[in-house]
Amino acid sequence: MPRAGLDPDRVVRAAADLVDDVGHDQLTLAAVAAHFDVAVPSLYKHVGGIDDLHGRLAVLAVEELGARLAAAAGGPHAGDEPFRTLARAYRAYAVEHPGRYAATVRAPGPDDVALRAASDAVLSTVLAVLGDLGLTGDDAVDAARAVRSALHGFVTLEAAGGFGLPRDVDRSFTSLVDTLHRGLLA
Amino acid sequence: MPRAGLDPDRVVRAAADLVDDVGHDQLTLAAVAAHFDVAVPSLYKHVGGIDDLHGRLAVLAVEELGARLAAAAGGPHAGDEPFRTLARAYRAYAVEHPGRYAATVRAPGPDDVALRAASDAVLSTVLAVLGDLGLTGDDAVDAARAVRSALHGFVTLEAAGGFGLPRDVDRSFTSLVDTLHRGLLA
DNA sequence: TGACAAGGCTAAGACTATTAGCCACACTGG
DNA sequence: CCAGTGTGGCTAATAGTCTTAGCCTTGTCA
Repeated sequence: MPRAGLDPDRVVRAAADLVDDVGHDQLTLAAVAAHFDVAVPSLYKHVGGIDDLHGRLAVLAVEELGARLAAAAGGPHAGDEPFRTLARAYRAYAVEHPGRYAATVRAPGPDDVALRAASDAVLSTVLAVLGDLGLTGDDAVDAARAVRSALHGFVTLEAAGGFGLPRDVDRSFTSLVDTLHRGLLA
Repeated sequence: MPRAGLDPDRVVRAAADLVDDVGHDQLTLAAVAAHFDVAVPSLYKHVGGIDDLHGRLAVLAVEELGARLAAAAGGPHAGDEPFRTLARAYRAYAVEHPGRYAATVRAPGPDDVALRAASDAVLSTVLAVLGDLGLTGDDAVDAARAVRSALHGFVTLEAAGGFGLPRDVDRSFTSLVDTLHRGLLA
């Protein structure tokens, strides 16, 4: 009975890779266990169950997304505004990691401090970019919600194949970001 | 062994009421069967299984949503623009029927003619409203995607409890609609 | 009235998650 | 260097999910 060398982090990372492959709703303990060539109940030594695994996955994904957004907002903008750079980074993460991205949509429980902290980091990056656009206070909160709604809606519908018409999706995204940008500045 | 008087429509409507109560991802054949006081396999005489039921539920929900939007776009606007009236109707449906609304996010399969028709009806209502704003052709398609993305993102995040800050959600929604409206007109 | 299709049922199999309890490995302290 | 102990695997068992197969009654229609 050799040890497989599991720990919570390895389990969560395996789950993240799995959901990117097969879809967020297809995450099963059986698939994760198979990946490590281990029996399913063994995973319970490292995570609390499927719900706990989903929760840890959400933290991982929101942290990764936050890091990508912070890098995009802080780094060089390739001749473009921070706002557009941020939006592109958001969509890029969702396209590269559809399963992880889907995991980010999860309300933090009352005592889920890790997820709440990761979400706050994302929010503060967005608010910083909006602040450079001159938005503060309640206006900035409204704007952050608008930006997150629009970006989230777009990438979700894109992932679900909800854009039926032949019109190029990249151009529609650019149009969305421009529309938002104009609306926020006016 | 008395007949329960089931038919596909009654099964789907029961499923719709159920998901509005317990959440879209909690739809089970067991719960639907229990509602009719019937054994689970009996449902297979009326629907093809859980996947088929999800598909039929999507059609029902998109049709209902389309009817609500068409009524809002065509009816009296209470002194407001059709665009805002449409947006409010969209959110109202999602708030009143969270489970049904979640079911609407489903890419129509290649031969899913019913869902495709229902989706087209929604799209044409949106395009009609955008046409009155002077948007046509590719611009209108981009605008329709932007509008659907923003509305879908907002109501999804609202339903998921993703708006942590205390700022009033109704006001944020109004702000989102105004921002979009300004951006589309500019 | 009799035949037949439709619509219920039970039984069974393959999945899923979860808990309980066992046992060997690997590390640590004396 | 060896004993003790805790960690991390395991098997077994339970409960829930969907699904198929096949039976049998009900209700309708010729």
